[in-house]
Amino acid sequence: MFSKACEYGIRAMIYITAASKEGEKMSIKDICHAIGAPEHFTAKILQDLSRKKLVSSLKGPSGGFFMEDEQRNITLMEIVEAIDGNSLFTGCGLGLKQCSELHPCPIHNKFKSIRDSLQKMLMETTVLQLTQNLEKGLVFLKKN
Amino acid sequence: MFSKACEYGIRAMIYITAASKEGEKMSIKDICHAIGAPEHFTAKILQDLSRKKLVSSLKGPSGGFFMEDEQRNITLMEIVEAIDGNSLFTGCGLGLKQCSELHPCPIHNKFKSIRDSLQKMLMETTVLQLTQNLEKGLVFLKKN
DNA sequence: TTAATAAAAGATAAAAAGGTCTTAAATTAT
DNA sequence: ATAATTTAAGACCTTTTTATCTTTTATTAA
Repeated sequence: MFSKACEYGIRAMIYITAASKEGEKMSIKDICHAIGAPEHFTAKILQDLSRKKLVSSLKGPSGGFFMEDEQRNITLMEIVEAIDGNSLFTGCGLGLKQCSELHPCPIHNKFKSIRDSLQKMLMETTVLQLTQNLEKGLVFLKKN
Repeated sequence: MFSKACEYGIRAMIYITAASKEGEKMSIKDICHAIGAPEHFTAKILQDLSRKKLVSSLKGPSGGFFMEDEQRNITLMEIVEAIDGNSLFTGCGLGLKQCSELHPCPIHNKFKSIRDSLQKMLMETTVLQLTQNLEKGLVFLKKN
C-alpha cells in the first residue's frame, strides 16, 4: 500500500510528536532505534519532510528533530502525499492513464469508493491523535 | 496499490473472458495489443496464472489463452492473491511485523476497516461481471 | 512428416526502490 | 577559537520490479 519510505516516515513522525512534547529534540539515531528503521535511509526521508515543513530540525549538539505546535496537527494524508505522492488517490486501479469518471475502467467505481474512504481516513487523522494510545501503552511502533 | 504485474494480469483476464465467449482462444499478442501491455512480461504473468489454473492455454496454431466456464467466475481477489500475494490484506499499514489485533500499531483499526472493504470488494467481483460493461461500451481496458 | 504457429521457459537488462557509507555544514558548549 | 555533536547532502551499492530477447516445446494443419 505505502512505500517503505512512507511507512518509516509515518512512524518517525508519530514518534517525534510523542517524544518531543516538551520541546525536546530527538536525534535521528534515537528515533530510528525507537521505531526500528534504517538510520541513513530514514534521515533522508526526514530531511525531505523537513524541507517541506512537516517536521522541524536543528543541527549541532542538543539539536535534532521536533514538532512545532502547528505541526502536531499534520495529517497522515500530508505525510503520504509528501513521500509517495498522490497517485494512490488519483491513479487508476488498473494503471490506465486515460481512466476517468467519464471514461472509466471496469473497476473504476468500485475502486473509487475504497480509495475515497482511505483518503478520508488519512485526512481526518493527525499525528497528535496517534500519540494518545501510544502514551497509554495500547499501541506500539516497534518490535517488543 | 497493485503491482504492474497485477494490473496487467487483471486487465488480461478481463479481456480473455470477454473475448473468448464462444470458446475462441486469444494469442498473447492480440491480448497485449488490446489491453496495451508489454507482451513478454504479460506472457509470464499469464503462464503463472495458467499454472495456478486461473486461466487456460493451449499451444500451437489456433492455440492461445481462454477461459473454461468455471474460470469465468474467478474473482479479482484470486487474481490479486495469485500475483501479489496477500500482504496487502494481512500486512500492517506501517510495515510492522508484530502488529496484530492484540498488539496493534497506531493506525491498525482505522486501516483494517479500509483493507477489509477492499478485500470484500475484490472477493465479490468476478471477471465475468466486469465484462458486462465492457460489452456495452461503458468501460474500457486501453488507450482509445 | 513437415512447416507453421503459439505458448513456455530461460537469460539478460534496465529502472526503481531500498539501503549504506562518507563527507560537509551548522550549531553548541567549553 | 576549538572540539564535539548533530543534521544535510552526495556517492554508491543491493534487491526487487519491470521489461526484452532468444530458444525450446507442444500442437495443428497441410
